[in-house]
Amino acid sequence: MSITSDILRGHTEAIILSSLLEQDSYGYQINKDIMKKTNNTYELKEATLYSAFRRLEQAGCIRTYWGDETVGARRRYYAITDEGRMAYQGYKQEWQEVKKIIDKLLK
Amino acid sequence: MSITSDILRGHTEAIILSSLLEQDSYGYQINKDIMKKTNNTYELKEATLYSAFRRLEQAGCIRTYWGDETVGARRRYYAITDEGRMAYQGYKQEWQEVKKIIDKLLK
DNA sequence: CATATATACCTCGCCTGTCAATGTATATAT
DNA sequence: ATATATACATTGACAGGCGAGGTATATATG
Repeated sequence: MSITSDILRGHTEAIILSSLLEQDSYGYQINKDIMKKTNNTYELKEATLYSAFRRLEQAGCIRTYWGDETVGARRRYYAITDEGRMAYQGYKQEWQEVKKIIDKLLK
Repeated sequence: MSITSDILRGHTEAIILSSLLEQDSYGYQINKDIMKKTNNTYELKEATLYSAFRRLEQAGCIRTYWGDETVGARRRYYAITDEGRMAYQGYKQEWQEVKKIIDKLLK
């Protein structure tokens, strides 16, 4: 079963931040990681991914730099900031709340 | 802490169906029930509620009838259909999946 | 009697996140 | 040559949530 967008909506940024918590990474790789972690049940669409990057950068949650690849396509790397770490903690806590609430409501 | 719209988005219909599973009810009451169940941490906005009713009716998940109140404001009652029960089971199962996925992704 | 509050319904139009479609460029496999 | 994988990015449509606004009935309060 695949998960509808509306259900995942709003988790995108938290998911990206979580990935960046482990290590700096770039768009393509982050998405691959997500797919792997979820056994291919969930993937961020590229447009969704990149618009989330813009928002996160705008909010100061991530900063970006170009990789120094000499071969292959260039990579734009993302790194989580202190602000991003804080935002992530908020997202995570919110998720715990949401779980409780929805579990209560869907009986 | 209040829950952002984006997080709850997509759960609205499931929440309403769940409420109707217990008994026929009407908009105002359904919302009150939800608030009570969540200790006032979550309420559906009216516009959200009514647009969800329209979708659910359109999809054949609920049917509606007017109450026979002789005093006070009229009430439009909603009842869940067999189709609605099936849809609810789907939503519920999806929620179990989503919980697992997000838990995996937010480490 | 005037006013506020609670109950109960509803619509319009904006906002925002998702995503299909499309485009660019590099490298490798067949 | 052609296809596929890697890697980036933008545009415009779509859909759900919701603020703001509206209608009507009943009761409480000063």
